[in-house]
Amino acid sequence: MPTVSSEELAAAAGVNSAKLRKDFSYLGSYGTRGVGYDVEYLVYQISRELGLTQDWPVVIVGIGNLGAALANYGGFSARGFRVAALIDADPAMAGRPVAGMPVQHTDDLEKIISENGVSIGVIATPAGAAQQVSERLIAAGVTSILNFAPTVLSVPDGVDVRKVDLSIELQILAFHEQRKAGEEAAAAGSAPAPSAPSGDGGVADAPGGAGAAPVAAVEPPAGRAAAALRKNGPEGEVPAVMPA
Amino acid sequence: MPTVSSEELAAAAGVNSAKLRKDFSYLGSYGTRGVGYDVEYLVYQISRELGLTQDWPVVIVGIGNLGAALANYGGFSARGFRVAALIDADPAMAGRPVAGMPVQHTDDLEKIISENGVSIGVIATPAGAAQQVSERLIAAGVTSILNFAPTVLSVPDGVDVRKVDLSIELQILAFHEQRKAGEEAAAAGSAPAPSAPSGDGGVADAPGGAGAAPVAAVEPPAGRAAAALRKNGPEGEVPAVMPA
DNA sequence: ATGTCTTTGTGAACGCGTGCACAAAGATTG
DNA sequence: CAATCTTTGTGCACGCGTTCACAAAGACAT
Repeated sequence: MPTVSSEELAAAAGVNSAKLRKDFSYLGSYGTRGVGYDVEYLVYQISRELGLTQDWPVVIVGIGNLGAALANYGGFSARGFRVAALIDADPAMAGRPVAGMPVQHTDDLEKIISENGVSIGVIATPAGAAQQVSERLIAAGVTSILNFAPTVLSVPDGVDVRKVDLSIELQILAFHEQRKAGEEAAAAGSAPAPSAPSGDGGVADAPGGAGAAPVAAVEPPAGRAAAALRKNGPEGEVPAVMPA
Repeated sequence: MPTVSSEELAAAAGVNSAKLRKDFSYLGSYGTRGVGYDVEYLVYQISRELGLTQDWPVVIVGIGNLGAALANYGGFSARGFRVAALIDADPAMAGRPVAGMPVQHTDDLEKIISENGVSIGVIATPAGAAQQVSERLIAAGVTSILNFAPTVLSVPDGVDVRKVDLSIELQILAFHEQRKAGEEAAAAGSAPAPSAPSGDGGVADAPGGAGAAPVAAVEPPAGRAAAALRKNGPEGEVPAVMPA
């Protein structure tokens, strides 16, 4: 297939064809009217604009389970990223091979960054170490950080940080799951609970699962908040930890 | 701190206080005018609406590096998720403990799902196995899937899928990194390259790093696309693989 | 070479989310 | 109890992104 029309591409991606054309137009006029877009040329243009044609050296700091998984992750090299070094604060880790590469100690962080011309760092340390690591990375010349630690990093202007919270995705799924269960229970004839899912008796059964339903996980609050609960809360059930 | 105002909360979160109040209002009128929101009660209400007050059993399928990292990830249990089982297709993995839990074989997938009332599944398998695994999970009663495999899953209506692509985050960072370098080069006096970053000579130096700059990673295209390139492309450089 | 047909590129309208601004509500003080 | 002060809850307007719709451009057939 040498060329594609915006219509075909839009259908495949599940978006509007006009939006797709407008987005492409920001890259320049790479299409041919009456024909469409030359596939190979389009791929090249998008890749170039996205920075995929360059080889980006990255360092991973914190070689625990997640760090090791990231080091082994094949998707990175497929997209033009090269893991230049693995760094960990644990002296016992130093020299141990992970993903065919020896782990280096944090002491050499600055040296590693500058020798490899690294501008992107990945932080997979425990939450407590993340801020300090980010500061050292930035001081050594890193200007983009991918943060897997459950902390908000404060960084100077000009430094990009993206935070990935693996449990947030699960929370979003659980939220919809709860909604499904609530609607199901409402439709089954219980108390309607129009907008907010009931969260208690309504969800007696996991939808499609066996009888074992999710059960309350935490104790109800005591003290003044409990009073507040009784004041106008629907019914006393359970609070939970908001932060990670 | 028993209560918070929308103003304080908004400042801490870096958002507009009006938006925050409007968002809260969708949950109900839980604030007190002249005072603010009761912290503990607010936490409880949000937790409940988000489904955090329930204990959600999840299974992780595919215990490679990533699967093992997820199994060990502390953030899940902190948010009300409980890893009910680890499942892998490799017979050699069966019985081996990961994160203090024996890995079980794919053969028992359906049994595990139904016995634990699991409605959320995590797929951390290679891309090739993901679709098939998702079908078995769904058939067994799972209605929400968190997909780490680099494939688009096709699922029936009523099933939620969220895809996490770890390299996409890096791509976004690299994109901004390239923009920074492009602007820097433009400001330094080279050819302006107003909207699109130049991507070639302009990025001679990693910003802040040492002299070692990112270098071209792939070969230029040949054949008809190469002709197209020469037709109106800025200059021949390099294409790259778009899909993972 | 001329006409027709396909598909792009984009101006204009629509819709939605965000932010402003204020009235209502309740606490607090004298 | 009245007055004042704080903070919520929300109607309204602005701005941005998405979508529609169409003129311009180029391929292709005659």
